[in-house]
Amino acid sequence: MGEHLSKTAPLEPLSVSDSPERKFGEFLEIRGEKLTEPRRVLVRHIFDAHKHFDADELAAELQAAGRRVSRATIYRTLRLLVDAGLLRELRLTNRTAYEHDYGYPSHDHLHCSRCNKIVEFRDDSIRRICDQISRDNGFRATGRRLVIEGVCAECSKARPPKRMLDLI
Amino acid sequence: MGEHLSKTAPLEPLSVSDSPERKFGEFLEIRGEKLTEPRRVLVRHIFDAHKHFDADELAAELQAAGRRVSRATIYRTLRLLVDAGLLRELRLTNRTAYEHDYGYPSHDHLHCSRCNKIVEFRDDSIRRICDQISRDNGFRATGRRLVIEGVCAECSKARPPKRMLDLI
DNA sequence: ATTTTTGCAAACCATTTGCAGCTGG
DNA sequence: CCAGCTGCAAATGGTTTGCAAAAAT
Repeated sequence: MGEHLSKTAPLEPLSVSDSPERKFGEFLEIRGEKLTEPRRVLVRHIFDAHKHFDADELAAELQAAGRRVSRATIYRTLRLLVDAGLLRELRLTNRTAYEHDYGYPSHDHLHCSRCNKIVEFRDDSIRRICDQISRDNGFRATGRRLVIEGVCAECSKARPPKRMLDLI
Repeated sequence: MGEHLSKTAPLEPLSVSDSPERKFGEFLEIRGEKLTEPRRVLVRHIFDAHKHFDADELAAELQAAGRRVSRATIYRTLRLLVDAGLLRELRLTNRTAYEHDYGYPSHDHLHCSRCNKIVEFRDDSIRRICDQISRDNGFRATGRRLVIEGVCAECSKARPPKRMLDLI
């Protein structure tokens, strides 16, 4: 599948004091675990470019860059990075996509179901509404995922909506 | 006390003219496909109770009811029901969960990450905001998925949030 | 009769895991 | 040194698919 979960609307990065690598190191230290070379390679590569990615793309990119890390380690490290609050998971298709959480403002997504493009947007009123709803239901909210599914402008133009002919 | 906080007003079913079975039949007819016995068993069972479910639970329930349908057919039919607009997919965990779409108002979800409970809620202002955002980005929206992740009142009480001790 | 569907079993494929050797602190 | 890590390869587990027999129109 040639899915590219890459296209991103520009949101301004937050200014954060620690580098992702350092923050990861602190997290690992608390848990008595180690910031090893493969983990350093991963966290650096991941935060080198701000985009959505999945385990497969990561493996391919590192391979191409002559910094191969085994799939097992990639999966294990991705989980750690999520636990550390550096990455967030997006389950839009059968494979899990990831995006930066640390150093990036909370936001939501538009997902084009034709070309798989993901566009980020930010809307504070949604956050406020979600906070209120969580309170109303006695939930201690830890996060939210809002994905608006649809067809982007380009795909709409390329392949206009179903006409009767399509149904015959 | 926490009782009425965590309680959610059950959403009223919409009044729809056709039964799910009939709507499914029409959908299949348009595509030149057939409403067979296993498909009837499935659509009836699924719309018999309003709840979230996955392919596995469905297989077990039908088995127990002496109406066994093969897993292959279950998966194939679930896809058809989604295409027909009768069901909606929820990808909260590794397995795909489904919920009624037809005859049920659009709504969103609170998901307890401890016990996996799913609570539905409805909020019109979110729909309006999403419509506006779609327009702003040139998307033709076909739907949305908003999941607030958190810990429900019961689980919060049972296992209070991490204290320092937990980190040592 | 022809087309579609079913069930089985095998295939798939993203992700996880057991294990032996390696590494960081 | 020693707990924790890595890579490999094998296992997992949800989901899909090829195929021959069965059912629907």
